[in-house]
Amino acid sequence: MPASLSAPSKGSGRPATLADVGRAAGVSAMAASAVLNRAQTSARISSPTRARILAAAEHLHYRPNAAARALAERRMNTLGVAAVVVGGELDHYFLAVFNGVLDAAAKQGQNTTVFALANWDRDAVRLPELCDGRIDGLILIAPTFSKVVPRFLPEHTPFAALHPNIPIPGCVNIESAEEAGAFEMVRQMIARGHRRIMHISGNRGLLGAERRIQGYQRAHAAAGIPLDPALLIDGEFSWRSGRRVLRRWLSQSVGQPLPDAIFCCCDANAVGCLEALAEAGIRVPEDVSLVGFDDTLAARTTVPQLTTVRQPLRSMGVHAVEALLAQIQQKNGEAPPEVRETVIFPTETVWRASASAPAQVRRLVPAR
Amino acid sequence: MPASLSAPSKGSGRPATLADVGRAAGVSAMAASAVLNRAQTSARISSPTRARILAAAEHLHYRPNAAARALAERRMNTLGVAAVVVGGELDHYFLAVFNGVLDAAAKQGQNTTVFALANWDRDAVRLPELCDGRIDGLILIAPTFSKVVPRFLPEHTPFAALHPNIPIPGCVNIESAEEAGAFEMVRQMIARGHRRIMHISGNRGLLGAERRIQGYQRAHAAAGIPLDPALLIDGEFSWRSGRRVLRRWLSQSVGQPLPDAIFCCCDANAVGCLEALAEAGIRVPEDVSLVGFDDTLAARTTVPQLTTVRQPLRSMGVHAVEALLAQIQQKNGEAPPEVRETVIFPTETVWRASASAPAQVRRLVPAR
DNA sequence: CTGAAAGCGCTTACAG
DNA sequence: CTGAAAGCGCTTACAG
Repeated sequence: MPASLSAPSKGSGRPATLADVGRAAGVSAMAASAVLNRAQTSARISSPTRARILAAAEHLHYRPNAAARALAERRMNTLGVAAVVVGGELDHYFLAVFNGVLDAAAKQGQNTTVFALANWDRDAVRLPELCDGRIDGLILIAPTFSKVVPRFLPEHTPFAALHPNIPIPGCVNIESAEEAGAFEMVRQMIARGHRRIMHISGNRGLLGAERRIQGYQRAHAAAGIPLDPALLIDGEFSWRSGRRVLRRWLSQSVGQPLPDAIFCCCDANAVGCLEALAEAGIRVPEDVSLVGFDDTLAARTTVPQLTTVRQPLRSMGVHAVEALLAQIQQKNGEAPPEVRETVIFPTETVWRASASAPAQVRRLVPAR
Repeated sequence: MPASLSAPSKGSGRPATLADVGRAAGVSAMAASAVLNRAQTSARISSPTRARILAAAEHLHYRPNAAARALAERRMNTLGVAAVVVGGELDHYFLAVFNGVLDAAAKQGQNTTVFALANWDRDAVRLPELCDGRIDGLILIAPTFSKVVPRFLPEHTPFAALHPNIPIPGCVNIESAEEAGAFEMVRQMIARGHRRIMHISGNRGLLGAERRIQGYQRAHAAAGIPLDPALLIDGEFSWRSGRRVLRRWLSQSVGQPLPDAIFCCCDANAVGCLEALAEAGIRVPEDVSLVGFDDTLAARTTVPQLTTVRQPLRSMGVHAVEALLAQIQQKNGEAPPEVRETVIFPTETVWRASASAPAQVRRLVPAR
């Protein structure tokens, strides 16, 4: 006998079925099913019979076949997560949400399968293929459809959207108070004496980017501080963008005053800025304060650590699973219909070392 | 008509089946199957019939049912990934490997489902439950069984182990040249003038931790440099451990010389050290150099970026998928048997800003 | 308390 | 070139 690892159960080369167990125990496959897989009808079987069935199942290493069960029950007990993989890499944002999804799904006895897309608009056509059978529900993580394409979305599979670019009708949209978060952060920065606050935006046109810009602008208006339009800089939600945009700005602004602070669209972007600043010999927070958005793991692994607007990403992932499961149960008639179309999670400011009271205005000197 | 999103195909409340398509096209379900799902037998159907079937499928929004297909084909086209979630959080190591797995699986038309375990020894009993039906193969990510428990491992499902603590017989073990990587890094550090090199180890007893320690020791021996045993400190493969261990060392070593450099068991650990050093006002790399291991996303998103020993984690994930698929095809008789039990990936040193030539020896001053 | 039957939606031989 | 039948392994009524 070679490796016992790959040895078949008991001579036969295939996994044992309920019929095998029933045969071994001298009962029908149905009786075996009642004992082994369904608690409800299990009571019907007498104690001695039940013991024989359990012993036979143990002996044959019986495992229920998930595909057969799914076919009969019309339920896979699996949730799908669709996300776009930028540059072939999942990021901190995904990791935070996914942790919540995984945890909540496991607690509810659900498996989680991940669908990595390259582009929302182009790959949306693949979404329906992934549904109907393989998963019971789908979570779209930060979908950015250029236009809503309802016919591309699954018909018989409930879904939930986390941070959708456009609220999607017919599903639970999970959002966070981004405008309020940006407003509150900038308000506090102003209260601490910052006046020239640069904002490096997310991808223009995306809901999340625009909301953060609005909060940034509203905080200035509320404080009666005029906003220099040159301080609002178009960027993207990525590390690479933060570095590129700030490098360019620094190289084009020699002799100009530095802003008091830089408020980035997300932590990843702020990390990129941190690198550009370090290259230029500009200290954080002594020369300029730096603020992120998200409070992902990245915010705690920089030196200095990032002051940021915290979004409860993990909790949002947990909620996505719960909302989805509620929809699934409702669809199966197991729960009364009650779908809240949009849920908004609160944000909060988290102050860490990267931001402080503003420094004296410094002028940029020519690099190296 | 409310949301067209959740509207049933054509009046009926359930997804269309092959029988529905066949009926609509005036052919059998089998003919529809031939045209829609199997390229091989598809040629048998005449062109006009095929067109009618395709039109009917389009009209009814037909999607093959994955569970039914899996039951008939004995193949789910899904790969499982099992990993331990430390403290409720997946880490950068997982993220890097998972990126490779996801990418390779998608290219091969395979889905990926994630099983998050709390503890390898305790949850190993759950592994077989996850197999036989639901997935075709299982990848164990950094499994740390205190002892090999073959009977707990799946019988009819091929699996692969990435960075196993104990090489597991009967499956592909995917490792990296950890000892050589640690040796080479420490050798280069010594060549650059570092003499007092602290090592914060991974969890003692784990293969990866011991191999890195061995490389660290061998590099000293090769250079003829005596190794101060006080510089080898027991730690764990985590962010939290790095911070805790170094905080304690710093508080207990007031008046002692700082080491020239700290070589951490992994990037996460180094990130924790970075935080402890920042708290103590110790600059990296001016006062002490800091070196990690892995080259995860964390190594590039710290400031300063980490010098580290790169393991090709993404490629290892890709390889795990390919090795698994080869095993699956072989099991199904689609490929000749050829299993390499162990594959070792090379490591390489990556120099970034966190390590430089050693500073003058500095003595610790009392904290704050 | 237990079993024979039908069905979930697909595929794979086997007939015509 | 096309169809009727059997089977994948389970569950859910329906009989006894």
